[in-house]
Amino acid sequence: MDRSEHVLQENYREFESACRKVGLRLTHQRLEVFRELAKSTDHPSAEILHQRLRRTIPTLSLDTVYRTLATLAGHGLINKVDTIESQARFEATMDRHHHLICSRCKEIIDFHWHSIDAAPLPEEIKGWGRIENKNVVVYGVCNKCLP
Amino acid sequence: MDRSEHVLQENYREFESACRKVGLRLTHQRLEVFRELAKSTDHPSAEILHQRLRRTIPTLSLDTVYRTLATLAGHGLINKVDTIESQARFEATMDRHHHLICSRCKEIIDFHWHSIDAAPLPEEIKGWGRIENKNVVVYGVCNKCLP
DNA sequence: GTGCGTGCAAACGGTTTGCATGCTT
DNA sequence: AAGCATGCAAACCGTTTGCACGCAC
Repeated sequence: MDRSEHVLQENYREFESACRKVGLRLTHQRLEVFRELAKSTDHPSAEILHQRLRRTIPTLSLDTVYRTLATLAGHGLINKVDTIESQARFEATMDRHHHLICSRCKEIIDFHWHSIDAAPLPEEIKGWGRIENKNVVVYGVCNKCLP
Repeated sequence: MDRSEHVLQENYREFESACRKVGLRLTHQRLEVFRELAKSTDHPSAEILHQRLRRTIPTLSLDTVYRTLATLAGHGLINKVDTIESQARFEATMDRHHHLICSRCKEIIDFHWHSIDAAPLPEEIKGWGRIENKNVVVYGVCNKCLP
């Protein structure tokens, strides 16, 4: 068993117990959707995910992918990514990170920025309510898309 | 002429010359859509904007609002706001600022954070490409929505 | 007068939903 | 056995588009 299989194995166990905890049934489709997303680093849309999964589960319907993503996001097991695009995009990485988005090819890259994570929010918004999340979104054009 | 009229007057002049510069015709609808957005602080959707404008321009169509917003955003005169929601939302404020979003009522508030604006991006993403924009999005629940 | 911008209505595309069946628990 | 999850197809909703007319230039 190589390293990537090992990671997926862990994914499986974690995912199983996470489902148990929130009372979700562990179905074949659910698990596969999660695993496919977990091994994707490109923040795929529901449709892309469906295309990829069809290769191994030809009967999987797009509706189920949508439903599954909504369910998992609703339970905080995955994230829906903020985007200007019309298609929603998803990620399974739940650790603190930020996004770099290419306005041309729409590629989304994760990056880390600990000093921001640690920085206290400005006075201006103290007292607004309960803060849950703080994300930086950087827009630009990636090298591949530059002239 | 009170202060708010004064501001709108300036908006008008600036908007007019901005249109000229990029070769857009200055139509009644275009101007009114811009002015309505410019005086809104709540980052309205196309539909909300349309509802508001209908009171003064009953013949204004929703399509025109969509088209106008797309045109203006395309020329960098307004911004489309990053959101998880299905409806797109817009703003005319073009100065450096960040967003606070209530995950319950979807209210979007602007705030400023100069130390972040000034902070250099982390090493990790140097060399990715040309950076154009750096925005912080803070999610939480506002006081009005808290129990 | 020229041709971009608008209103209308119809199409579009991504996402959601109602229903009957299947599979986890 | 009970009922959540799935596949199918049809609805949905925000947004876009083709067309003919109107208005800014």
